[in-house]
Amino acid sequence: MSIKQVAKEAGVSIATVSRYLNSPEHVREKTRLKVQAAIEKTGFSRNALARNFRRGKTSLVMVVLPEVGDPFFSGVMRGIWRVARREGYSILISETQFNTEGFNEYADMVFSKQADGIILLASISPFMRDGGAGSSALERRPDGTVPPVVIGCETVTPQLSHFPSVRVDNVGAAREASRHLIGLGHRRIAFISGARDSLLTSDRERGYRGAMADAGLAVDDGWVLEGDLSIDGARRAVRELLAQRPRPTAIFCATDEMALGAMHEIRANGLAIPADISIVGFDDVRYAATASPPLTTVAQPAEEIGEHTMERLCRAMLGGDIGAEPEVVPHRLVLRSSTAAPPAE
Amino acid sequence: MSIKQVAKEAGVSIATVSRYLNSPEHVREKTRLKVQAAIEKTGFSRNALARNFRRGKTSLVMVVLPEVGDPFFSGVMRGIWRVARREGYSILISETQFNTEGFNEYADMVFSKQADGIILLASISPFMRDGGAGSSALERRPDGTVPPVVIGCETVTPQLSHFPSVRVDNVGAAREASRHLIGLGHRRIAFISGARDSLLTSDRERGYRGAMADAGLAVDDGWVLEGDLSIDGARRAVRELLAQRPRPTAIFCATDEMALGAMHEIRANGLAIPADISIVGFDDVRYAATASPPLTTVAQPAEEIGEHTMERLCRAMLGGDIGAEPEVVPHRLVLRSSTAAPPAE
DNA sequence: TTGTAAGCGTTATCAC
DNA sequence: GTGATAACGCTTACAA
Repeated sequence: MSIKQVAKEAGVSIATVSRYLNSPEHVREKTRLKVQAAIEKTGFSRNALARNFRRGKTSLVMVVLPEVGDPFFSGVMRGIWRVARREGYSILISETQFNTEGFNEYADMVFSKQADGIILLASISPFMRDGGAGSSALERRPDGTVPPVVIGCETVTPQLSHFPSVRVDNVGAAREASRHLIGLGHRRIAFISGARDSLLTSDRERGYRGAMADAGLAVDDGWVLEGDLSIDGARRAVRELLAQRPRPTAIFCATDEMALGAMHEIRANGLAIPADISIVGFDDVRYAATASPPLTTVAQPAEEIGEHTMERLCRAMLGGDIGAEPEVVPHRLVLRSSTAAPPAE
Repeated sequence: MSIKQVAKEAGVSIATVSRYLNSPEHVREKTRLKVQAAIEKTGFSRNALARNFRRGKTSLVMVVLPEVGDPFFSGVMRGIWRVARREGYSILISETQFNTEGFNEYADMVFSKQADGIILLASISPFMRDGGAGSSALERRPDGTVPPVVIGCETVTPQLSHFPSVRVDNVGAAREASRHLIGLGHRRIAFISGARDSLLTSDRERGYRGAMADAGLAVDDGWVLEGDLSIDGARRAVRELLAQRPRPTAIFCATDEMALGAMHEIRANGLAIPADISIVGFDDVRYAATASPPLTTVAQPAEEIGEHTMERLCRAMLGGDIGAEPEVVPHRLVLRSSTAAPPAE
């Protein structure tokens, strides 16, 4: 059922059918009805592939994120959607599943014309080849222009610094969160990071180390552990921390996901939060507030990040060079009940 | 940078470049090197739109879900991915954002050839027009065949009963969960559902009502409330429940998301779980286990649902009629610490 | 207002 | 092994 069959059915030319589809106001009422009837009769559905191919445009934006099911992205997507609807774009999402090829494949979709632009919400650092970017979509084009890509939330590597980005000041926010613990009287503060090569969490680690240094506190080797960005990874890290004597009195987790896992493991070991150990997270996902006790954490303005990211992408897709200024949006330390003064020694 | 320019650069025909791309073994070594060099020099990237258009196939599967950010879908997606990788498909995800047009737009992508098949993980009942399905992609084709669509997790409406589906026995599972509470001695058991038109939660409501009836317990009108599938919705519902005298001693929430919200609101009102009120959820998302107290809930075999859904879709995309048998996968009631006998009256 | 026809970048079918 | 060339379904001048 192509435009051709509709044309035959309606007794008009294919151009008329096409016009009916794209600018019905340029088709005479009588013809319009004929075409409409033919379309209904044939059950025609326009082949978007052919259409986009011919137009050289898809009106589709691809959002690349690590994996579905991460509550942090709920808000970011809401922001992206709001702008997308306004600007007439549809959103398609793809997961890297923390996997190299997956990412390259999707990133190339822009270059191969399947989408008009990309929003990168996933760290791609582990996926960069030695020589440069892992995907041609992420490299500067031969003519020196930059593909329509905007990076959201994530820290930008030097190799990607030609792309605009929107994110919070991860270093500063982590420093502030750590300072909060120090201000409560904690001296032995542990940090649970993501993987060693995660830029996002290594920025947060820098903030933590900075705050400790500012306060003249040494960071013990055993206090900085990898938590794999997962609940289970955080639980493993906590088990190691609890075995230490003296053990840390506070743990700063690089994400709420890990903070939730850490809290669970601490309780499973018969310790109380915050009486025995204080916990701070990062992201302020919706489960941070419902945790027991509610989690002190760093809130990111997720919806705002989504909006601004999409807005910049829209400008980039319009063709203009929009520069590569990283935009830093404000974070906020949310004090809840998972932090308190350390227990008396 | 099309195949044409590469051909010119390499001094070969476009057919040879195409062959190099699709079956390099049919190209002489010497030619191959020439083409390779030309591709690198020109920075060529194959236009997937044109390719898919010509081949009439995309090797893409669209997964439609309510929103990324729902932890339940982590497992389902893992299962889908495992099969997709094996069978050579890529996955694209789209959110309905609980919105009509969004859904139709995406469902039509299959009909408009942008994807080879669809996995529906989102309820579409609110989106059906009076006369039938909201999207042509969901209707039987004129020739009587059925588009490659498989429904996962969700309850299937009569209008969609020509599609295969994979899900747990929501009614039976809810009945079992309710029976657990009744077995503990609870008599005043409340139920927090999703929206009234959510099939998924109305199935679970039926299970709850069935169990109550089986036990000879009446269900008070005020005990069944809508929770909007959200934390906040559940909190509102709980506030209503807590105002009742006598108040319910147990709450069965149609999803873990709402159970988490309910627990939070109960604690915020100074009540203890399960000492004052028992809570049961549904889904067994990862946060159910980390909640405090850990949440008693119905576990769905999410990864298995994903695998089976994708497997059936693969068969459907191969063209064979695979029937529309709903496949029911086993659920499991996971007893944790959010349930106990009711307080003495 | 409508029709004719060129062409988008590929793949596929032929000859050679 | 390689090269012409005809599709694929659509949009879009341009002509009528």
